Amino acid sequence: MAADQKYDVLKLEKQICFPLYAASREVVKRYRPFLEPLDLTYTQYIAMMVFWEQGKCSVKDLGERLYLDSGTLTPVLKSLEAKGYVRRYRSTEDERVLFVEVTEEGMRLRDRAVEVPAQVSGCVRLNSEEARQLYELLYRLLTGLE
Amino acid sequence: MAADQKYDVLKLEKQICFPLYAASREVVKRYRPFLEPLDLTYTQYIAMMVFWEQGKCSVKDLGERLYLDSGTLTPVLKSLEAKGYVRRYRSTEDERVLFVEVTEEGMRLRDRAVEVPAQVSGCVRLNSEEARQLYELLYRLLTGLE
DNA sequence: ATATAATAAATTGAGTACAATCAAAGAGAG
DNA sequence: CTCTCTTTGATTGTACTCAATTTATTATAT
Repeated sequence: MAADQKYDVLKLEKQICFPLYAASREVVKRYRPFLEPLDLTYTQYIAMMVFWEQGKCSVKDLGERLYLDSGTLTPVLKSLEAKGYVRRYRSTEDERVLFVEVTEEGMRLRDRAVEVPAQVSGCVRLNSEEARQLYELLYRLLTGLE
Repeated sequence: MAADQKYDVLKLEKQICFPLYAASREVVKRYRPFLEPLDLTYTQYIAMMVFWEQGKCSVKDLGERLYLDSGTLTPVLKSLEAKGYVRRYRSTEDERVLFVEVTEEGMRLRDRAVEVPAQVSGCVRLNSEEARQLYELLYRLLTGLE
């Protein structure tokens, strides 16, 4: 291999991870102005998505769903509780398990949050076919890791 | 619209951002065991990529390249300097500009880093056509934002 | 029944991310 | 030249993110 090509694999433009990493942060950043009126960060928002859909969830199950561990989730959930959007309580059957349940106030937030996805997708210039492809590839990548 | 469909847009599986966010973190996580022997974090690694390729770069240009601001880069670059991989110095022409230049020790790291991309792609189960498509879509997303 | 292993959260510490603010330096208009 | 505006990094404060450890609880194997 020519000497000047030996290091080509280390070029930023050769990486698949870099645009993934950059695009992720840039898109999450686009949520901020729309989530701020709801007093939610992006991480809090995706946690609320699970509660809106399921009503309640253990920290462990939430972590598996969001690919996040308790070290990240504990402060996030405490913050959501402080805002009054969720309630945290130990399972009576297994005291190790902490359940998190959406409150009525948290549930009322859903009607305002329902506008967010459309607002954000207004910033993203992918047509529906491209979006579908990207979605497909991302899940294939995510579920096919290691 | 039926009442039970009104909130479908808020389901995690309907989001394009969520798999993007999750896949990004999961893939970055896969770098750790391979970067640890080089004493680099992922953020430090992509910064080094720019220095390996260009030799030196201002903080501003690096930030534009990596989509990161000085609030993130300043501690990253100080850390790289503390490890002896880069040198930081002000431009004499414009004292506001801080240049960061790779050291010889930083340059020696390149020969070990050149193995990393292949090691990580071993964890990713996408064929080359899928990887190409994903790459394409991510850059279209990234450059077509807002 | 008791010692041991496994599980679920919380805690801790290091390292990002990023908005907001600040200070220094340079550019430009009058 | 001088005042203002802009540019560039650094700093600060808030909020993750994650590896590693700890604590409490439950399950399991003698």
